[in-house]
Amino acid sequence: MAPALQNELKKRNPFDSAEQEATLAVMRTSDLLENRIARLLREHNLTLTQYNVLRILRGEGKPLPCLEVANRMIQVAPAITRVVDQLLKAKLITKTQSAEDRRVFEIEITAAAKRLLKQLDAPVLNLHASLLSNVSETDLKTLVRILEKARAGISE
Amino acid sequence: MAPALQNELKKRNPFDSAEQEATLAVMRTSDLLENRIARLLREHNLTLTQYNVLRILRGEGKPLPCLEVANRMIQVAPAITRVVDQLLKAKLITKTQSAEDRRVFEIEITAAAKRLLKQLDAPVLNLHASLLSNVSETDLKTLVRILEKARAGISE
DNA sequence: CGACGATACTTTACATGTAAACTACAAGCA
DNA sequence: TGCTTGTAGTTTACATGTAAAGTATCGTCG
Repeated sequence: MAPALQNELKKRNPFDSAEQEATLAVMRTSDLLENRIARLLREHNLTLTQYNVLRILRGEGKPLPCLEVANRMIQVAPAITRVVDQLLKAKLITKTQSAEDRRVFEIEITAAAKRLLKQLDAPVLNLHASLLSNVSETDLKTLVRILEKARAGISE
Repeated sequence: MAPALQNELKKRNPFDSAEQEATLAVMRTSDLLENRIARLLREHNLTLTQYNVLRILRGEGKPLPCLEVANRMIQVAPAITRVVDQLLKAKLITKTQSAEDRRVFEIEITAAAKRLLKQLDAPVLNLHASLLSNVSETDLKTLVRILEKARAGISE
């Protein structure tokens, strides 16, 4: 790159670089999508995070350790502890201490939560479809491909 | 779409639809980007939100009403009130009640904040470039174009 | 068998986003 | 002039993300 050159530029474009523009576009679009999905879930008293935890548990079909859930959500442990507490309070999951390793607490989705998810499946799917109805199938594939490439370059 | 059909599907693909896959890809990538940028800013005791407010104020070059800043950040008012409080405490902005309309409070960036931003310009630009260094110029343009189309379809 | 390092969480402190209710001030209108 | 409506912000309550420190276990090495 040319930081030296850029420092000399007094007048800037709306975006300092194509990369910056793309980054902002991704973040902005993500925000909009999250807001819309969260709004749907809120009608059922669920937050996006809570919904994601339940989806993971349903997908697995069996109890999972807290941190395993955290890992799949790319989240840090403290966040999970609280979400688990709330889902417990709402009786959407159960939490039991593992007998083999007493450090581990396994959580499992309840029947009530499964019914709730099932009720949400179609609306969520439809919402996803409607949010991106402007984008062609080809563009969706391209989008996913480019974002994959981008993430590959964002190493931890 | 075919919600009826989808309800019958017992076994699902990793993704229920191309739209869902794309949505998750956008959100996931956004998260990664935000984390990396936030990490850089944290070294200078700034959060991404605070940085964005300062960038807006610098870009404008003159005092702006609180809500005007909020609008540009697509944020709700309460969030701005708190950020403004913190930036004030850090002496990075000033806040003065407007004489014409006493409901309005205008905020302006301080010289100290301008120095801080200037110091951050090159590192931020370089980080943006490095985060997306995996993506070609062509793909960046394509990405921006598709995301624009997507946002256009996500009407409020 | 007992100390030590690692692992699974939990707790606390802080910044932020959202919704809803509230205050202060402005503007238009009867 | 006085009332009603709208606007700019603030406050409060709640859920979440992050960092840092603390607790309970496990496993292992001496």
